Amino acid sequence: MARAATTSDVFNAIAEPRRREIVDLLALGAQRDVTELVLKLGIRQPAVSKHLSVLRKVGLVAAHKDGQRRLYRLNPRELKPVHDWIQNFERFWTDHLAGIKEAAEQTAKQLAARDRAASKPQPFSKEQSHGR
Amino acid sequence: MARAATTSDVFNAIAEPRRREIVDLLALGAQRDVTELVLKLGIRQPAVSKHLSVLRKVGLVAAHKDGQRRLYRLNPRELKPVHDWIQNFERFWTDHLAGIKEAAEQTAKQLAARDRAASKPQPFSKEQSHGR
DNA sequence: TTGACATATTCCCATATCGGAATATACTAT
DNA sequence: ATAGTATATTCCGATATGGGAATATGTCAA
Repeated sequence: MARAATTSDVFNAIAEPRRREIVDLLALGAQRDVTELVLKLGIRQPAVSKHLSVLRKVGLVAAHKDGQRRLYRLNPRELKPVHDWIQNFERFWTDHLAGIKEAAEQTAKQLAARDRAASKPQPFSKEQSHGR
Repeated sequence: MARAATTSDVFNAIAEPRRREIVDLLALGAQRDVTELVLKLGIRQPAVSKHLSVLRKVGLVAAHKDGQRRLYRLNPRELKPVHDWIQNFERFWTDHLAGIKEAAEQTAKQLAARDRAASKPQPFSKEQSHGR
């Protein structure tokens, strides 16, 4: 098995820094045509089109024709899985003082729930079983 | 230029689903040895060790010896860049009704500031310059 | 020492990348 | 039709992957 395709997943799609730049630019709200992005990114047009193709396949952007140019807009919904995943770790840098253990237990519940839902391999028989 | 290494970046490191699973498991708080992770993930030990190697190189996990096993713990700080980046899009799915334009303008400011800071290629000469 | 266990590393292969160059496609204007 | 512009696609090469198999390294126990 080789590395997963960049089009397999939002996580894979945004692993590329220039694709994140494109997403940032489109997050400004305005629709952009490819030439604008080429100027901004400083890489050549075919490369930009390829990145846009990846983002399209993953659903992160959508394009519609406007004459001979193609206007791209962001589809931010597709970023939500990333947000949801990373959100579970927010407590680690917000709760600087308190409740790291508390937070850990909370996450334990969340993950346990996830394990119950998804059909995963067997859960740990006992938490904290390994002293020392 | 080929694809960026998985060890080049946290974004690249977490593009792999099993690495995210490892991160999730370590987020429970307890330190885990490799065998535990092998059982949980359902892939073979060398594969797990390789994933841990990637996560180590990126700084997402750290290990210390305990007898013949190696105990891994999460280093959640390294996830903050991902959190910071994705946070800019939170408004897109929280503010369902109001201020999408407002939010867009706010982001425009943020990105403009970023452009000023980092030495990027030229910014757009005028926002919204292309009517229609 | 010998054997058993835990973990890391090396070698291999099929696969996918990213960018550049060249080319194809599509639309516009004259 | 012809030329020009905008975008996408194809081909290429260097590179990195992720998993399996085999092997190496390290540690414990008797």
